[in-house]
Amino acid sequence: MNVSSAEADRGASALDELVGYSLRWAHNRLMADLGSTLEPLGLRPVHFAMMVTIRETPGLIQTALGSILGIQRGNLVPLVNHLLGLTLVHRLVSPSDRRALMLRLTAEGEALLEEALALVRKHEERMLKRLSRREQQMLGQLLAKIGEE
Amino acid sequence: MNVSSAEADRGASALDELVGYSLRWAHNRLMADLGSTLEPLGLRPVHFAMMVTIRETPGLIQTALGSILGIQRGNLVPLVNHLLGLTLVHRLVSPSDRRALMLRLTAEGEALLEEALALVRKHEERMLKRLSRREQQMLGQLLAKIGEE
DNA sequence: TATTGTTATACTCTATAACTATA
DNA sequence: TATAGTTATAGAGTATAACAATA
Repeated sequence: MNVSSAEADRGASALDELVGYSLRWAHNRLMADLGSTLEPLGLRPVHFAMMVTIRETPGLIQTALGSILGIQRGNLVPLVNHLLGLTLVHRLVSPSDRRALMLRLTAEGEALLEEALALVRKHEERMLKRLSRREQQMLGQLLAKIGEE
Repeated sequence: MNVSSAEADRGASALDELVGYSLRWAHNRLMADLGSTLEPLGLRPVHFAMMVTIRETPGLIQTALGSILGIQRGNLVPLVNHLLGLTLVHRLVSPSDRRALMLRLTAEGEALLEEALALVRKHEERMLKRLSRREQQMLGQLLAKIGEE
């Protein structure tokens, strides 16, 4: 999406009264910036989320990874292959279940994830610099309540 | 995305500290609900946004519509065709520029948009019912500040 | 030359279904 | 029979490039 040109032309609209519309634009701006932030590392936002999750969850298998991130089994295959191709992750058969493949970061993966985390923290600071620390916390809390029962 | 199953499996993660991650899930939940809200009318969220914008902007031509909503000219064609196929919009050559096509809602389009607006208002109430009126306002303001210079 | 709308194309994201090998 | 991973496929979203008609 061409965010900048579209935003330049936005005027007052009934759409502006919908929180969903503000949410859409905020999401677009943030994902566009995150995408270009990670691109120099050869990663897309989803790869970053995968690597964080893999590092945090020893013995994680693919199905569990997909479940955590909301990615279906079939769609996970090319994503994992991308990380394998860059030798950022290892894949090994689970000793307790020979159907399952456990994922682990390689040393190279650990190192690149550190770089990525530093870039992502800077990205968040950049995108949220108009919000105080208190407002950032509140934003997270309010977002979590959207669509809750 | 399978939101429900993924959310059920989410535990504490470094990702949770990123506002972008909360934003992503909120966006997914909201868009999924908006999609099923509008589906009975034969519309997707983008069609709804197009119809609102067309109604609000007399003499609107396609390029301007795309610019307002962040949709490229080429991608707009099948979207406009969808609305034309349902006879929800008229398309007529601009008298001032014979290259340009002006869009206008038909009577049928006006009526369906009223229905859609009622459903979307209920959808927003449903998604935001855990937030007070004050919190909803604040959420909109905070979202608008994301990615601002 | 520049712009409007169109067509063609490609890549990503998401979803479903069928297949295999294990359990 | 159920589950883990894979493959195939299809629809939606987004991006670029080329073209005809008009400005």
